[in-house]
Amino acid sequence: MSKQELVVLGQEQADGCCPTLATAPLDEERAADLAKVFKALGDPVRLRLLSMIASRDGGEVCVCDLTPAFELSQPTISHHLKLLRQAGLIDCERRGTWVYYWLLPGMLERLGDVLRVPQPTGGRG
Amino acid sequence: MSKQELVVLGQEQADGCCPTLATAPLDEERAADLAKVFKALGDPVRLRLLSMIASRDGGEVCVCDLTPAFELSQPTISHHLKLLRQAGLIDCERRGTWVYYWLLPGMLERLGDVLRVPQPTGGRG
DNA sequence: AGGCTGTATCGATGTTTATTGATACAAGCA
DNA sequence: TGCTTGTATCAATAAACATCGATACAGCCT
Repeated sequence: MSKQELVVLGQEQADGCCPTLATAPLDEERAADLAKVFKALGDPVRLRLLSMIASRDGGEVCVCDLTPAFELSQPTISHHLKLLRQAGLIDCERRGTWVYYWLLPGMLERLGDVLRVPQPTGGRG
Repeated sequence: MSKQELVVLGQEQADGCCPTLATAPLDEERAADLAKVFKALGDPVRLRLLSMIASRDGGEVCVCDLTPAFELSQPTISHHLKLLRQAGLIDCERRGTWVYYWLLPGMLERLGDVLRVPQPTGGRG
């Protein structure tokens, strides 16, 4: 049930450290990989789903608990969960009748690293 | 030239600290605000533009240096820059003939905070 | 003023995406 | 076996988006 995950973002830069947005201009490939993940986060429903999963105490959430939290059809929720999974942000497992989702924290951590701004930036921001 | 920025993300949670994805389920409004910013990052061209701006030494980049780095028309680059600006990620100023963009690091920092995962998560991730 | 260059906006177009109802698949239970 | 429930997939549709050419705007220069 977790085949088609993105591999993405393993690629440390050859020329030193810190694969950060502000370190050096992203090359096309890396930008494309990152964009896929950010795009997955770029929807309010998916953000809420991810947050519900990530903040769950046991670490797992049943789809049956997620779906009724939205005024959306069951296929729509299923679709959004699939996108989050394809982005490598969550994974899932069927256990009997129900399917449980949990967070893969690694991807969020890597995104956090990418976004980190090293210095007061020199600029005026 | 910097009127229509997003205000977004100032909202600390009433119940304590750390407005993180994994702290508690996002409410609809906050999810919608965050989604706008992530959506702005969810495009490879915009990511590369942002990275080119953020990694620039002087802190500023002339549009005339950005546009030729892509095989895209000038209006398209202008459009992407506008989206990044509306997301509160960058700002710009016309200086004579040219327009210069720079990073607003605050938004990236806030996103980084939101993505931070507090613990080994309890779960299986 | 007129012409030139850099950048933004506008309108149109093709593609992607969110959403849904219908349906298929999986697992439990009678 | 057949029925019921939970979840995923499919096909269709409408909305959102990326892209472009044309054009408008802003500031130089002559």
